[in-house]
Amino acid sequence: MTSIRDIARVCGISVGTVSKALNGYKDVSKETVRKVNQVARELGYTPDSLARAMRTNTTHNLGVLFIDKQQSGLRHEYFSSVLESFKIGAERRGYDITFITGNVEGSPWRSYLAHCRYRKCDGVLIAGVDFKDQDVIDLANSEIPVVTIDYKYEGQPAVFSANQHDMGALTKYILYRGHRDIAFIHGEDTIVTEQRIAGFEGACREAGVTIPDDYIVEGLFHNPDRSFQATKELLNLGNPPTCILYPDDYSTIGGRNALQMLGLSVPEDISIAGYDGIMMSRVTSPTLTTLRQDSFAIGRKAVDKLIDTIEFPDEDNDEVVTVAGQLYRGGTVGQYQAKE
Amino acid sequence: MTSIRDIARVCGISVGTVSKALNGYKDVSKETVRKVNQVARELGYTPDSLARAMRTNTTHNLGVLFIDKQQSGLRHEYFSSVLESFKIGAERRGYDITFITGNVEGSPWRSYLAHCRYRKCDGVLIAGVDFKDQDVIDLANSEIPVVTIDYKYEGQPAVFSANQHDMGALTKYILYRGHRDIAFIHGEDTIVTEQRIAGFEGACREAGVTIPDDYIVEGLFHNPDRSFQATKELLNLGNPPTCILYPDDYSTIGGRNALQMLGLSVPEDISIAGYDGIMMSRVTSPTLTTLRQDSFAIGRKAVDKLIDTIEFPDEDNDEVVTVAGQLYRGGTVGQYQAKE
DNA sequence: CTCTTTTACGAAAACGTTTTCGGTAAAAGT
DNA sequence: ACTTTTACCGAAAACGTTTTCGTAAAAGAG
Repeated sequence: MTSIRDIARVCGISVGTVSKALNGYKDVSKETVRKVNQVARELGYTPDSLARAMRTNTTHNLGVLFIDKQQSGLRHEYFSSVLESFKIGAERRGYDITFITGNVEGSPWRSYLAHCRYRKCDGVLIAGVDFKDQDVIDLANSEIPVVTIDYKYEGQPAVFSANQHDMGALTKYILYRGHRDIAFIHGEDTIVTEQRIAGFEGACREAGVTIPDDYIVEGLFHNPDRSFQATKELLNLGNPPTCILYPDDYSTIGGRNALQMLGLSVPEDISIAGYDGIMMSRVTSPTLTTLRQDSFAIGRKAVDKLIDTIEFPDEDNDEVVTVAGQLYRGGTVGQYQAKE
Repeated sequence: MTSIRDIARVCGISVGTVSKALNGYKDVSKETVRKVNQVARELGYTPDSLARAMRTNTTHNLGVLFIDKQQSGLRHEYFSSVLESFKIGAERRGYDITFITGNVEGSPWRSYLAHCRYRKCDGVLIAGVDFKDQDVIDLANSEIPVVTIDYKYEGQPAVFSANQHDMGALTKYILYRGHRDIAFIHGEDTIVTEQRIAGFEGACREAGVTIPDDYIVEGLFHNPDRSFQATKELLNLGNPPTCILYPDDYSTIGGRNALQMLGLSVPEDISIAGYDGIMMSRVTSPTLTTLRQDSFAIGRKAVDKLIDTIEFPDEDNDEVVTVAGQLYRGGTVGQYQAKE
């Protein structure tokens, strides 16, 4: 590979001057800059990020920690979508991204933080993980700038989807359609779940509707099997709900299967709604009533916040940005009519 | 950050010995190895991949070039799925991955190859791109080991989905269901398309069925809009087909919308089939008849082949691996019955 | 006891950059 | 004719490793 040294030799000048010429320093003549650039092009020179990073102590490399509990990885459409816009934003600002993994057999690191340090990430996106995991906390408390999605660490910036507000909007819509017996199969015990339950209960309270305890059942994110089971349980109650909310669109699949198995049709016999607004929700028949998260904006805000924190560490970066989603009415929540 | 030097100072030995101790060299006493490891742990030492890479000239970093023409990026479920298994395989063998991009405004590189060189990737996965693009060809012809998916460069290893065979199987199933007037909306002019057309035509020929020219129409991969339009055109023919094949499951959405608009129901009035076997195809009603590509195996074979090429360059690595998919019968191809 | 082999370690170069600190010559000011 | 400024460039250190080569001491062989 051709290095800065080769250019120096051909031009008959020192490596220091070549470096300065390539990086636009002021103390180098117009003429040498021209010459250096020409020779660099002729020799097919590409800089070496490693050497540069070693010297400057910045890699222009962002870590991405992204391990949902269901291990769906990139197959998780909502996260993939967030990641895609994060990636595009990063590229535009000259950063590459690296996936952070923990203790993999045979790797030179033993934790997320060690992996980040090994690769010398300038900053890390943390999303979709167990935020209470000590390894994750260690990373968040380290010297490495961090941005989280849907969780807030003290002193670190965060991006939130407007879970409470949006869930409130979705619930209000369902109430507006006349439903009063609304069940909510929610996800694991996380901030997101707390916020969504708060939004759900807030909207019900506001409408003067009381929800029995056994209508609020714990399911799992991104897990159709669990939704299948939880749906069956709900329908075995003395007074089954007329509408069921699921942790996300993907889990809804399981719920739908359960309903079909029981011979119930949507939305005639029972109504359902998801959350996320993934592609799939738009192509079922009828289309799924859901709340579309603005995954594009979330990824974009996250990467901008992260890079700002990296490049301008002096400014106030302990901030939380909230991104609102959009209600999609779909066709799975019917107008409620009292049974005869 | 604590470096090898710190360990050396604490132990009272030289950095070279520390390095050797940590890397399991034989010419260092049991006792010093123990001491070094202990001190390393106490000081929270993590190696610096940059310095290591600089010296050894290997980064343990794989590039991923992955730009479908429709710019779906990670939102492309089939590719995401391949990538996920590629990534997992890479991690298990101690490699990280970096997305390769071309000419982004403000980046220090101007081409895919330059980006790979800048980041000193040990090898690159090339998939889903325009393989005739000069920038891609330059990369494939470079000093960097490469593996391609669904395309073969001379002298480089490749992984193929069994497109011709699998498309043959899908077509045979449709013929078996009694259809004779089968149209094929195929994707862009690529090897994949060639192979699939070959598989399609081969099966028809074998069954003694002749397909009129205007039944084979050029569509676009991963583009429902184009499928929407092409479907309408097919149904405007004098003798419209009784079954339509699409470039992939995702494009099928457009076709379905067109059929619905025309008041045709699937599979009663007309049959359709997709390709890929993405999640979505399993949740529509009826489920989509399609050919499930084994994305997991494809990603896995690709990464293994690539790393083998990197680590054992002497062996024969100009090889092509073929991965078969699986026919999923679904419910969108009905038994054909002659119209009255 | 002498010679050879083995064991364990250190010194130092190298990887490709960036950046500081001078330094020299020409240009400008007095 | 002197000093001061300006413009341009080079030498060298530094970043954290790996790895070669040399060597001193210990161990083994005769």
